[in-house]
Amino acid sequence: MNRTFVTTLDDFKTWVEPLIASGQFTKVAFDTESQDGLNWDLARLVGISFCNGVEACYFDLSNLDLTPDVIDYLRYVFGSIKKLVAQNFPYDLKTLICSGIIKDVIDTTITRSIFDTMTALHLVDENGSSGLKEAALKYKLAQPGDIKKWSDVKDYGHSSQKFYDYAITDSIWTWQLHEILGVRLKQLGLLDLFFKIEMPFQFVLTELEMSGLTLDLQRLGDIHNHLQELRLNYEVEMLECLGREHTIQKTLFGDPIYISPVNFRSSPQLIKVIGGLGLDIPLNKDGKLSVGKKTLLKLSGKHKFIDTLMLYKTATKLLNGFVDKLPNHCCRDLRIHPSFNNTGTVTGRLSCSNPNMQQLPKNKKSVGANIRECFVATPGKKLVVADYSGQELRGLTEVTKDPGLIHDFDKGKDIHFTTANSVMKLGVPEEALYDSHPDYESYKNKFKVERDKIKNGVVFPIVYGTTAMGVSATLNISETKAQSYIDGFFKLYPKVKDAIQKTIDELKTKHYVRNLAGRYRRFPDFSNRAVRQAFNFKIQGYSADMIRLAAIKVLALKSTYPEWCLKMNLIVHDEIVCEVNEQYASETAKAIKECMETAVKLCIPLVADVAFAGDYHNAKP
DNA sequence: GGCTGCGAGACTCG
DNA sequence: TCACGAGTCTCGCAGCC
Repeated sequence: MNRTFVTTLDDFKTWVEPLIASGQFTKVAFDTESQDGLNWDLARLVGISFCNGVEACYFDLSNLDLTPDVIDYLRYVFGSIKKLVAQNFPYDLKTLICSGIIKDVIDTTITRSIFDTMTALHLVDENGSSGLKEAALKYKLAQPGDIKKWSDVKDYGHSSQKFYDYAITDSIWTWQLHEILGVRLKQLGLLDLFFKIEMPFQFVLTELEMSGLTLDLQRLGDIHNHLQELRLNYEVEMLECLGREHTIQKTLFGDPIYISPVNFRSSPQLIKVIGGLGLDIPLNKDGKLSVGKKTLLKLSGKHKFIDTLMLYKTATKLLNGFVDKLPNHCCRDLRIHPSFNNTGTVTGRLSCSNPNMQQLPKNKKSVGANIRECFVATPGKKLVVADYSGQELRGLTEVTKDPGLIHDFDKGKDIHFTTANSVMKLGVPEEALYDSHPDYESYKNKFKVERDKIKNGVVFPIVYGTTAMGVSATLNISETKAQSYIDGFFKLYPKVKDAIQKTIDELKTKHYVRNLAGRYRRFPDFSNRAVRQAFNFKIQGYSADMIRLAAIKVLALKSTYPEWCLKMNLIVHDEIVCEVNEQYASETAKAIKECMETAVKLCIPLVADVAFAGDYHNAKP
């Protein structure tokens, strides 16, 4: 491989022009180098490396003003490339957009024909690393001694030969990996999943990270004050229960600081304190004393201390985990830009971090705090939230093709209610189990408790491959009774049991299973746990690919309706959050619903619920 | 004595 | 309650200077 290093636009032109002219620059691996700022959009582009399999070049931009001339030329270069190869393409795309070389995620001067090696690595081995350096070793592109870490070269600066070598190597490895992985994907029958779902979805990932979501610091501040006062009150109450009190210190400015003699965040200390109240702490499944939610629920009502502790824990979690942490993630545009990781889970779901917007607390009525209300649309805009109705149950139906499930979804029969009615012998007339029947709502209200128990305690856990033991623990009933509930479900929907058995057979003979999108999950060893994971993967993993297809369609709305000024903010497993000009909110909601419901064709209807409002909580359907 | 890294436990979500 | 899939926080211990 010929390696060239250039520091001026003219030298870069000298290198790249003949390649473009001769057609040898149509398929190119590239990698951008940027210097991270505190804020996501302050990252400065310091260089780009290119590799077409024969030639490699690193263009050092760290000492160059990114004048319109330079930007325009680089835009022309990227516009000339017919196939872009990259390791973690969404990140490079973001860098190019932030530096002005590419306009936005729907910029049509840039090819949509891309190959992301990180995603390819994950598809061919979801249990292994999808990192470039690990892959270079695994596929024997490099020896352990060849691997340089960023920390090895950063002291030499962006214009050192050591840094050049480091940077150019990344694009060379990326090129070599894409050649190897292209063959592997074909051998494994993964080309459709890769090119029809994963690659178009790369643009969605960039859109998500660039859009972010506005955080209302004022509202969050109010919640902070409220929860802090509440937490102090709870602490005082708990200490009263124990016959103890705070020591009070004063700050330089005379404000009191309350110091508790007990750290209520410490499990060992709580075990001592609760034991001292004469309450028996049950052992957990590992045979250890535990003061988690399960224990506290069992002890609740037996002592005022326990009830206050539960509220204290909720308030503390919200304060320490969210209210006081979220502002640290706020960028100068007052928005939070989380990272979405396409290769972060073994099932194909997305993971999210810094912060994890997928674990944002729902409305906590017990302590009167609603953090989701702090995520707001900017003035003149609305948040549109759409989520799949019963996505996993519909996935279960598609996977099992159970005639009962198909019939019930087709005819609008309530599956949870049907199951509850059957196993608990509620005596609801058969026709009233259909949502179109005039008596449906009144029966549903009458047996709300029973229906919820079966929904959360039996039907849902079956998707996780639960056992009678699990159901009995959840619903606090005997194992015999629990088994009868499970049997009752299988009697109504017998193909579900067949599908689980089929999964067991697949696992034993092939050591892997695939979902309906072709995605693999491999299991080196057979176990009951592996059976649960494999069966759940078929449903959860398919849901993940379904939301990908839906999001690709939603992204296309950006170019179809530019006047909407649509931004896609979040994907939370079965939910898509967008921000849009107020006057188009209703129209957008309809369009997004349509995108989601037509993302895949199932044997039953696919339904999405949608709503819009000024904040995330109130826009929940 | 104080700092850092790490695992365990707890809690958040779908 | 916690079976399936995640990320983050705090505590408390071990190891180091």
